[in-house]
Amino acid sequence: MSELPWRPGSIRRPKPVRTAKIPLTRAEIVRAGLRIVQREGIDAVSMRRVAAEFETGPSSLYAHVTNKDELLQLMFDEVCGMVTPQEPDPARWKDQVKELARTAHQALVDHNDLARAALATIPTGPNALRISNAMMGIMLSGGVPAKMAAWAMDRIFLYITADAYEYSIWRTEVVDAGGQKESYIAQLGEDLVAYFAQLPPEKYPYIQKNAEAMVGGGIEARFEFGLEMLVDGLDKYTSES
Amino acid sequence: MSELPWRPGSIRRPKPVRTAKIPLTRAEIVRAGLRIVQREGIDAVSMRRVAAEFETGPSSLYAHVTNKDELLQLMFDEVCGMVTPQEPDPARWKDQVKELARTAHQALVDHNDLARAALATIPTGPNALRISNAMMGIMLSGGVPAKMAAWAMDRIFLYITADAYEYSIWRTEVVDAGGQKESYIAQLGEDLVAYFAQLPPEKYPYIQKNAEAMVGGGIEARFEFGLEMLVDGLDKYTSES
DNA sequence: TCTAATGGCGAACACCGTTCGCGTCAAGTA
DNA sequence: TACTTGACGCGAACGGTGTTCGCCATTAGA
Repeated sequence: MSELPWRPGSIRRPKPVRTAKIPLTRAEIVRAGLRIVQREGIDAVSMRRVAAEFETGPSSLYAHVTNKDELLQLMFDEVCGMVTPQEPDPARWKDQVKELARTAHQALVDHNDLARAALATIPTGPNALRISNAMMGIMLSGGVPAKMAAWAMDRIFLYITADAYEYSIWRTEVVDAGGQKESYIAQLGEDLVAYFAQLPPEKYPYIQKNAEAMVGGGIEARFEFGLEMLVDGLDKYTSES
Repeated sequence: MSELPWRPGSIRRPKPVRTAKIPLTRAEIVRAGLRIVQREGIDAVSMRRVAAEFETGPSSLYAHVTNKDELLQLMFDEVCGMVTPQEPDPARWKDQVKELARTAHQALVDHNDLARAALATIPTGPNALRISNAMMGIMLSGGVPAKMAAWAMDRIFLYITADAYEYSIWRTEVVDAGGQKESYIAQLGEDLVAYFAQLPPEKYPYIQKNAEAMVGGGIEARFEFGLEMLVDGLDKYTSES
């Protein structure tokens, strides 16, 4: 039997033996990782960097976590735990789908580029399952057949994760440029418009002519637009209508 | 002015001076990178590994490519060049959108997990632009307003890239397990169904009860399902109807 | 108080991207 | 043809990475 990714226990269950310092438990390590990803991005989350948070070396972490990949999965699930789904209300099912999607998206965006770790995973952690279960419940209550609901949920969460990651890339570039968020984004947008507008019209007529449309609109508005495309496309599968 | 990502020329344009061996040009380096990503995945594409393909050290590459990131972008654009869009046919615009999406998706999937590099980029290479331009033309011909078309294109390509990446993860696990594609995927699917079915029903009722629906369906079918959701959701913006 | 084993972690290994500067080789000039 | 000059290939090194191994201190039990 192939190994399932979720293995809740730790390898060794060490008694809290450390005298001073921070205790160095699995939960504490995950929290440290989340602090780092928030402040410095996922590339900064190295075993050494996390261990440094406890003033120790990287090998100390391996008593609580099998490898870096597991640490990232645990971090992702911890973030999933920050999302609190609502009770299904059949009358508002489409709004509830969007609402849950927005909340999950926001939780990811709040943690910088952690979404990249989520993309590389089939989420099977308890908190991720709680969200999946809630989304499933909302769709089922809205009359979407089980198979369609399962697939749609999969696609929507893929979309959420991908957008959150793309979002973080924009933000990273802004941070690299040293803050001044609004003005820098505006500048980058203007540059892109100029770039598209300067393209040879005989080669790229549609892009060249619609340069502003290509770039325009905030990142949040684009997320919302795609979410609406997905949810609207789901409508035709409901049994009621 | 902030720097635009696409800079078609090389830093130095060395004359083909190498005597024997492979010439070591920008194009040849990109091709070598694509060979490696296809066979060994994007994590194997290191400067050292690419340089080894020319029996030299990594520093030799930096005369033709500013850094690894640029190499990955060039590789992505090269793959985009393998996609040949059709002429817009207003009567079939929705089918054409899907067709172009499928072709681009296939090109990405054919190159293992290269999609990950595409996710980290705002695509501005000439071949990527050719695809964007074609997609834009198809949607405009179908009566989608420019702004909506631009956004929808953005969302659809985000979806394509994310799915291609997720696809590659499945395949990587299969390869790691040493081939036997069908049987291994089936095994992994069964394990997942078993995992979902074994969950406590009072905590995860909807998932537990619909374990088979969660896992069922091929990867290609899921891609198609999401694509249809997106394109169907686009319908309401067309002026004709 | 002595023994045994358990868990923390320093050091090392094999990789990574990137930079620096040396030495070679080809082209240009006399 | 011989010499000078300059550019380019690339070896070596720097500071990072994930992970493993085995020593040592500390603690629990006798």
